[in-house]
Amino acid sequence: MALQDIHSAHVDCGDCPIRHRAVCARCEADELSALEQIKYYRSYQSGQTIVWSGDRMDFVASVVTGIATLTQTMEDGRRQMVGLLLPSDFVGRPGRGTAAYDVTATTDVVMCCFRKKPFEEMMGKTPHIAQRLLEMTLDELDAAREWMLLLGRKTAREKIASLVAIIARRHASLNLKRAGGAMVVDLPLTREEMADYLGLTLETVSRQISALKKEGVINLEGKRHITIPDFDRLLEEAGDDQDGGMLV
Amino acid sequence: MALQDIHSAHVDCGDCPIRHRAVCARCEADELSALEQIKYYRSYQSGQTIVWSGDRMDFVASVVTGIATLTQTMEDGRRQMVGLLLPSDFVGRPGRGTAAYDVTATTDVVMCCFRKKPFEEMMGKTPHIAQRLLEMTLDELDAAREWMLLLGRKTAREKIASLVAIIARRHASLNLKRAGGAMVVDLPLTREEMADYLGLTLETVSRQISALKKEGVINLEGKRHITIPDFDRLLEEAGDDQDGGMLV
DNA sequence: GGCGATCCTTGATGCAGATCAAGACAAGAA
DNA sequence: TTCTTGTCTTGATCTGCATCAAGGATCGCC
Repeated sequence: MALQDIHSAHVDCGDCPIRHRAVCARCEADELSALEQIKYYRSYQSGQTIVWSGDRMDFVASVVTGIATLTQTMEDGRRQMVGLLLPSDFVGRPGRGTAAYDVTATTDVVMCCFRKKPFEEMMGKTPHIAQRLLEMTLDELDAAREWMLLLGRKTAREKIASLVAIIARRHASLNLKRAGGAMVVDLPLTREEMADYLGLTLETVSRQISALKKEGVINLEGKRHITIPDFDRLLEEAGDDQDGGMLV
Repeated sequence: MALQDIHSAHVDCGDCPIRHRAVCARCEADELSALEQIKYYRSYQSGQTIVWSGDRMDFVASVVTGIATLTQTMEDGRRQMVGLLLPSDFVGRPGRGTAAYDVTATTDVVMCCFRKKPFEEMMGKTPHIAQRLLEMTLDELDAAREWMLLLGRKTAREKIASLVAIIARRHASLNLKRAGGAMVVDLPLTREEMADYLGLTLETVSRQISALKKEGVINLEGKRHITIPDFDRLLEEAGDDQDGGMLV
């Protein structure tokens, strides 16, 4: 099973799929082997909660494989997703003891974890880690701000188009395959999760996806599999000028 | 005039009002004097644009006095404010050449600037700066994510109450005066700017402020001066559990 | 094959906030 | 004083999305 695979196959950081994108991306061989000694893997099943908001959190981690979400919940149950964690994304905050958000596995997830204390010590000794973490945090801040524009000012239709565009772009940048004109994506989220991300209801999400499909902006096969015949058309629908933006 | 005052009075970082909160907060005396040699002040008048989105930006800076805003604009003119910059907040991103947002002075503003190149070099040599910048960036990310919840899920009334609460809290933390029960704040933003921050129209902002006033949640004197008789009541209206959150 | 469970779609209706419109208020200029 | 300009308030109406409601599709399981 996948869990076993990861636990055995990835003991060597050199073979790690996120070696060149994660918080360790800038590390030299010696730094990497120091990290290697304090790391450990953990696996979570799809749907499982990785961290509860408010809980004590004594580790930080990188997503190795799978997708997780960061969500905030109000007392009356209203939910807003505030981050989508893809492979290489970092979870947790050095210098803070409790989690600020719920972290949930949307697919099966494998994380590369470090206990907080040793990691913080390493950060002090290893500027390459701190540098990379700063860079990643700044990227996330940009992504969050782009999302603020979406949440505050875009229509439901534009929100959906933006989400599809962002997922497609990320997909392309990770998998580096782009079949000429048409792009292909699988939505990693349910309609409800999309709604939580976009500040909509799941019904509105469903309706707008249907509308974009009917008008040929996207093609749907099943519920999750999307092909995008004309990416520029999609960006137009998203209300993004030229290039939009790259989420984290 | 204030401009003169600043230019002469604050040549010494030791006397700087943001010495212990800005990006230089952690610096030792020697590091500070190195920074001192490359810094320079710039002043902007209320309403003036400090940086245009997309423009080349060859400096980074800290807000010393005054208030500035970070906004994003869509081609059709829809605007969303994505950050409110108070004294000690940092502007610009090491490792990037162009500005991602419009930065606008909402009041008269004095900034402590560093040309990007020398600042980046200093950052490499001075971990205290990089550390502090990481910390500030993580705080901003938290604030941005809190704002995502507000934009995506809160009602107009809750949005207004949240904004007032956040400004009041910041005000209190900067000025350290809290007259027993009642808090006093001056809104640093016009109704339109508030609307841009909250993802509303200025009419809705006006109506909700009137409603909160009528119901005694806040008291208004003139258009900008607010007193808050019962802060917990305000937080309740904001939909925040216990403490809400601290915007950067 | 039938039966739940989960996820998704679609329709009917309602309402919060946008839009359109008119004027109030204050400060400065002529 | 009167006019102008910028800012804010308030009313009337409209509309995009939420809400309420009813099924459909797909899956695994007995």
